[in-house]
Amino acid sequence: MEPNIFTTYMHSKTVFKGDKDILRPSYIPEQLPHREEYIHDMASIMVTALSGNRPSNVLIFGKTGTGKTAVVRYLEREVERLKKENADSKFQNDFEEFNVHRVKYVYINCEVVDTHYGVMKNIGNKFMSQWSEQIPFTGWPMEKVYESLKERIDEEPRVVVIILDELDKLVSKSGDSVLYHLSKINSELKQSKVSLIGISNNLKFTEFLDPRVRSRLGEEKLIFPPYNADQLQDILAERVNKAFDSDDVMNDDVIALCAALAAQEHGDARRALDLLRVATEIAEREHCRSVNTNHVYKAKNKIEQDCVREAVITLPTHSKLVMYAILLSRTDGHEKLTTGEVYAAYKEVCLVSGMDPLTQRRITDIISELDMLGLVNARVKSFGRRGRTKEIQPSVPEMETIRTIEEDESIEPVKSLRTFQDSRQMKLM
DNA sequence: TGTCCACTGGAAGGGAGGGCTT
DNA sequence: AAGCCCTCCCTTCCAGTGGACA
Repeated sequence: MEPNIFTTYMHSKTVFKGDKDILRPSYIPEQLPHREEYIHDMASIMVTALSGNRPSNVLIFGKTGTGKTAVVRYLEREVERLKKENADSKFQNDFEEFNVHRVKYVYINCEVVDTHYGVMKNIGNKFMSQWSEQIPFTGWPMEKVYESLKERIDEEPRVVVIILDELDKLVSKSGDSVLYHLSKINSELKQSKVSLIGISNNLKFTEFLDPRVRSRLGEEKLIFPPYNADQLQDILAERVNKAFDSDDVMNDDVIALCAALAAQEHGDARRALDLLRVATEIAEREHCRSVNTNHVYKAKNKIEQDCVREAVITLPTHSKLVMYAILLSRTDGHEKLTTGEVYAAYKEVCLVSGMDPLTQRRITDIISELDMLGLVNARVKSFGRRGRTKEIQPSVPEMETIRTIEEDESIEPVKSLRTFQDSRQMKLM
């Protein structure tokens, strides 16, 4: 019988002990190295909840991959564990007077849910009972969503800890009305209490808040510093120990290299873990018995390429066309482009692809969005009498990105533009 | 020193699309 | 069915601006 295509791969020796997820940033380990102090700080604030009182609201600041979310979720897990121990045994805990089961954590990632309505709806739907109906994803007036949310929370006495991760994203997009409502909700609840934990990458986002909201929200503040290379090394070493059977799977310098590379990028533990995980996958695919530094460099390239590709593929059509226009103009010999030049090129691309061009005002916004995504570099520059505009330069591999954009079937005809341009260049040579 | 260019970027508002309410 | 809500994407309008140049 013909062997199945997967058989070879299934029996190939894997260097993993089994649980690949250990190397994922979302995995919360038993210990969080170099974050013990913050765990204790947070625990001392949150312990109030276990006796039925409202913990202070907390704002946590720190760059990506500094362990903010991990610490908060670690505490959430500890509460769940306490609940379980409480339920399993006749174990008498220290918080008898208030039922631990009445503490509820609600986690919302504001990068995913970034509207006033969406946040309220998501929180509300975490409190489903046999009487309540789902809050629909659109349709209800805001006031009704808020009333329903209060009713649900207040259905029985509880302490609700609402975690708003990436809070700066929500505020920059939808303003502070969510925070305004949530931070004053306690005065309208009869038997429950709500405490807020805001997590943000950006220290300055509170400047945009209403002063009342700012003071209510920032009762406690924690700032997480970036990890240094040594600390990152400890974090990686711990995970590696858990993930692998033997010590010789990983050359010594691999962990050090991952840590060093991630430390260069503001001490991002997430980055360090990704490097390690992807390097391991590459080593596995190459049927190597151990991971070496070469694999790490390959992983670094792969992660960067995948990021760009992912960002480009998920762009809306007109953003793709703008990006395409910028890249084509570049291959045409233009080093840096102005907004006017990009717009002219974009209109040409639209013409070929049979789409109606958007206005220049909209395109300036799209250029800013591309800049935010790191796909282009755009900075405002004045040319004196010749006006003031943005200077735009792509910051991604050009030919690869062009090909990625051309994969989009809906803008198929733009390919002919490049063919036309290529042939024009050939003639010039 | 004032002018002027080529925009920038804020504000307001339209309308489509999703859905609920009466 | 008509009227409403909320979000998203977009247009229109326009005051503001940095710096070369007359």
